[in-house]
Amino acid sequence: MKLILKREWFDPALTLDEQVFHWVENQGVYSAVCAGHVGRLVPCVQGYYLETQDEQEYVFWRAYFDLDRDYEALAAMGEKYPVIRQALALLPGLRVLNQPPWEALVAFIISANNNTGRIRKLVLSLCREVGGGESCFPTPEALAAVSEERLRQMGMGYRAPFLKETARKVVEGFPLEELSALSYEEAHSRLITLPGVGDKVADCVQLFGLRHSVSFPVDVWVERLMRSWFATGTMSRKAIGEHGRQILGKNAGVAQQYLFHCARRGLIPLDKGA
DNA sequence: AACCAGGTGCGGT
DNA sequence: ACCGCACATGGT
Repeated sequence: MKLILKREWFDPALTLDEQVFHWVENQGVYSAVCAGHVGRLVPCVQGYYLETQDEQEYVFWRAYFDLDRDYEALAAMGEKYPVIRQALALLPGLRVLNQPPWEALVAFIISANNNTGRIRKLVLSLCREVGGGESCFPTPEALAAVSEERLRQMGMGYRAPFLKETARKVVEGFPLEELSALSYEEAHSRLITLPGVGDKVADCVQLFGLRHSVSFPVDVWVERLMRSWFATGTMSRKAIGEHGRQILGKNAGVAQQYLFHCARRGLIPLDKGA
């Protein structure tokens, strides 16, 4: 079965290169192995297609690429907030992926106080050296078995013990998959008990891995944008996140992605009194 | 040479 | 609950 991703609503450069760090592009073809599923996006007339072997694979990738979300419904937020309307118009083809929670967890622990180029480099070396193949994300068991020293040699720095310890907790039964059935608040408070996971990383895991689309991660860029356009003044990042969830509601996190990418790419000015 | 990058942990108010 | 600082690493 072929999964078609039409160019009108799917842009790999916006979606795969920016939200997940182990997809690699080669002559127009994007590939990665996610939770054991082999993904290969091939360009075609309509945009891209992904060939799947059976029903189960089809269902996995359909969910991964968020094909069941109503992106038209986002326009409602744009009516109330012009900057969101602008962001939606500037980035057609941006979607919010539904990654395996474990993969989002590891990638975003690595993301802390780091830049995207190096995050990608680190995640890819983790795939290569621990996952057992190019772009093949490692299992919790595999990561838990790696020594801290080896993780440091890969360049993980002070995050090395966080990664190892978090992997160990997941192997010991931390109910990562079950968190999506809990409320945003409940899942959040459990996630931040993991080492290397604070509010921001937990929010990313919830948004990208647990389908908690109300989650509103606040990093340096979103903080700047919110100060410029939403009068958040001297609010802490935690308070800005609460504010975002409150005023934007169930799709706050989807809006956050559009705002984040616009801010980071300089598509929306941030100097408005910030 | 400082400062920054999709922050977090920790110890002190 | 809030605040300030250290923290690995690589790029300007």
